[in-house]
Amino acid sequence: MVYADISVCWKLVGLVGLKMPGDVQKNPVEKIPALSRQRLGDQIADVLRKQILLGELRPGSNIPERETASALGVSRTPLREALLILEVEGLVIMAPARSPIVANPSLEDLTQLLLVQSALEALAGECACEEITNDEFDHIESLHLHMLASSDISDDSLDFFSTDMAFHEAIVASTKNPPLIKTHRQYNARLWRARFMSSRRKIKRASTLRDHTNIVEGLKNRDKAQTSAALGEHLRIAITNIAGIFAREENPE
Amino acid sequence: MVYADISVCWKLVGLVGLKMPGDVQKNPVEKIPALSRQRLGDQIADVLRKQILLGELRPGSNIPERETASALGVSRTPLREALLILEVEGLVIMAPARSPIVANPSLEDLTQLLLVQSALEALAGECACEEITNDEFDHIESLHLHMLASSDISDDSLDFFSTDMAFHEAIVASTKNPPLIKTHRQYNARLWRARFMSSRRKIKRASTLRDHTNIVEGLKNRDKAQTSAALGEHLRIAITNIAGIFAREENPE
DNA sequence: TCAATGTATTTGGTATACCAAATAATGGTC
DNA sequence: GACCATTATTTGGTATACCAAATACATTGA
Repeated sequence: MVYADISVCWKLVGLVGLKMPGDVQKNPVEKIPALSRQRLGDQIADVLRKQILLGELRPGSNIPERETASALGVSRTPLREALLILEVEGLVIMAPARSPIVANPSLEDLTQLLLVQSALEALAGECACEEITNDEFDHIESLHLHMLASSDISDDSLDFFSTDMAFHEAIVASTKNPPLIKTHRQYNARLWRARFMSSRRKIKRASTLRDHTNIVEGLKNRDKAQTSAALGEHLRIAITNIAGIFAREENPE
Repeated sequence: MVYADISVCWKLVGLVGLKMPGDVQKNPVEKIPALSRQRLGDQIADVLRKQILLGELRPGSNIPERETASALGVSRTPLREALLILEVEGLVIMAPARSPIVANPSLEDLTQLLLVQSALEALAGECACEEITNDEFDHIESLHLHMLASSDISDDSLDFFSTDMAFHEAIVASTKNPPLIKTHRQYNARLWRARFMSSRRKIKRASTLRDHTNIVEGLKNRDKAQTSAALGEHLRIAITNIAGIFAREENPE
């Protein structure tokens, strides 16, 4: 079986507005039909990507085409489109005559991905200093302050983690460089699970926040060198943390 | 019409070993059947990618599904797979109810792509200093020497250009970082045409070779800082050259 | 003559049917 | 009882058929 609970799948389907079987079009009048219309395959890819990121589809698990397609209430064609997209993104591995499986990156894979991601974020920091607006900076700073405030009082590691990710994505978004944003998002997707597991070690929160403070300060002063270096270093340190997670899994205390 | 000459298409089909209609399997015995077997969609993507890179499919031109599929002797399904792959890679734009078109990046797009590519190559230079083998270095150096030798005597800008690209790809390959290699290759594909047009300005060859000399020297000494900086700068300069091409197109002398 | 509307054609999007390869299970033989 | 061969089933890969939306063209009315 693929899904522990099929209803979870349907919940997600509703989340992104995927048309359900027998669902009639509620709003025949669309403001921007040509733009809002999205391929079914893309929508399915969004659903599966979210399931992979949330861990509902575990690394290494199978995604058989027929079963998954019928579970989602679609045919195999758009599902295959979705799987193909996720394969190009590196989230799914497809082998001939084998069920597609959720990628299960090794520590070496994650190290290599993080290295590239650190270079992308270093570039983003440099570009952001030129392109960022005051509003964008304020938003990023508020995310940072939220993390500072919630790090002590709250036990909600999911909130801390998602704010952390939003912080980094907001910086990259402020560069207004679409290819950079897209590539960064793809690498983030592949690193998501590892970084989430890493973030649950509350011990590391202090150093995370210290790094973020440097980043925000660099951005505030539009200091390319500081921002870029801080962002690059921040992720290279993450490599060490993730290695720790792997070591702990092999030798659980 | 899409193709100026369909036979060109078939030539490429043969080039990558795409099965032609009525073609019987010559070697039923395969050593590594599971690995060598490739989806038809992937093979078509390779064909189309090559056509786009070589300029046989011009930027902005249509790729109607039925027409192209029948021209290639395949059905629409694998062709759509190929188009989807190329869309994720950024080489093709697909819009609902519109023929897919070959991406036609603006100067701004190319600038943004080159900025990311420069960061990727800077990282590659750093990693290469740690990972490169002597054989790999010798190969890279020989490519550089070939360019030095052929820059004066030969008028063959295609040879100069392809060696240039091979030089950069060899450096990235020496990092042994698969995600970096793949992402770099994808960015290269999107930049291919612009860089080719830029390379035809022979005026710039001297500075290209000077940059390459710095890169090779850095690699030889396994000097991360020099290699990384030289690679990063090299591409940032390419931005200027490409801007020149655009300016010349608007104001042809 | 021009404009507006309706129809026909072309487009991509989706579902289904078919095929070949690989695997797993089962039965027979040593 | 174990191992090998054969068959049945499941997998993904591909082709085709159908559908809906969008466009282009033609025809008709003002």
